[in-house]
Amino acid sequence: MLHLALRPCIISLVVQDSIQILQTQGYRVTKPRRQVLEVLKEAKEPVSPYDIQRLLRQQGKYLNHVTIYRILDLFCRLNLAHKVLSNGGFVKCTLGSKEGCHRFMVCRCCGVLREFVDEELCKKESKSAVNLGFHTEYHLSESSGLCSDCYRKRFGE
Amino acid sequence: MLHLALRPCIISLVVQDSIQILQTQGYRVTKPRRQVLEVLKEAKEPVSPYDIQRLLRQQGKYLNHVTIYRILDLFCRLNLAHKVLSNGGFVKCTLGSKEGCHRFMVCRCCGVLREFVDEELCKKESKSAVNLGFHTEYHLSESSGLCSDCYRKRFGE
DNA sequence: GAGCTAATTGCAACAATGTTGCATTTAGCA
DNA sequence: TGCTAAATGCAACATTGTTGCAATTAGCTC
Ligand SMILES: [Mn+2]
Ligand SMILES: [Mn+2]
Ligand SMILES: [Zn+2]
Ligand SMILES: [Zn+2]
Repeated sequence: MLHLALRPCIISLVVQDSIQILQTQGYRVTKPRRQVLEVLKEAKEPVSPYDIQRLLRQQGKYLNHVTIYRILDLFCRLNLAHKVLSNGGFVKCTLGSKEGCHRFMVCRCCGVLREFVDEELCKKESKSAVNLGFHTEYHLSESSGLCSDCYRKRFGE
Repeated sequence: MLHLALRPCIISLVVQDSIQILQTQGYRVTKPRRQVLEVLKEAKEPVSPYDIQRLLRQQGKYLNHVTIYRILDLFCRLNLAHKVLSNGGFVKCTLGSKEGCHRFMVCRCCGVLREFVDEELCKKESKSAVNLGFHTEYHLSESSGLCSDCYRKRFGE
């Protein structure tokens, strides 16, 4: 559609990346999938499937919750999103296809969430596992505490 | 009751430890709490509140699910039990009041679960966090992979 | 641009999980 | 043995997650 072609920024770059991945993996780029991607991008905190439904409804858009569940399943399989287990919500992956297991730190005060990779940590974890007779393949890791802002507010400096 | 005094082993030692903690913390030792402790002790895998209800019902015992939720909440607050986030079930803590954050390894094949503490890992995690501007207080860590038995079955040796 | 078809979505019905307020029971104590 | 705060049961409800099948649509061909 010409209108769209003239304004490519109507869809953010972050979302565009995910769309690329959908296409190259042979999945269709549908309106619901784009909408969920947009919500995940805008969200400041992890959002549940029903949160997503509510947020979209506020924009006059409607998606059946089953659809949202299926879309999130797909996104998680493709690592475009992750489920944050300590709160049940979903976030958009901020690391692209960076190798290694994607970890989270969550501020228990403001809810800010930071995703990161730490290869050394992974190695150490795998080593501890072997010592206990396990061969681990995946490390789930979510730390909670205070972000620098919230820490400063409480303890000064 | 004399009967009980003569057969102290009627309640296992593991469970007895937890009962001690309940008492010293000023919580009552009730029949439902003992029953849930027993189920957790016997369980080979994490069990959901409704699992617990079903298991008890098989023994002709009935607990309202609300009660089970409240008991599990308490046990988790006292660290007598933990919720395993990657599967939603609860397990009895096997480390007593051992210092440090209690971590899990889960075999994705047979479901075996191993709880452990690794202080070095904690330190490293805290350090990584500081580098990213976080002051973490708690580390949630659940690794998945294969236990030595399942590994051997698949890859020999 | 119109038509085709497999992939995706919507819908309906249901299952599982989790929560709240209040009446009833009971553990622990005097 | 009774008292009372703590714990449980009950009822009603809210949220979250799942399944099968009919309707729609993205991406392709012509
Ligand atoms: Mn990621
Ligand atoms: Mn523990
Ligand atoms: Zn914060
Ligand atoms: Zn195993």
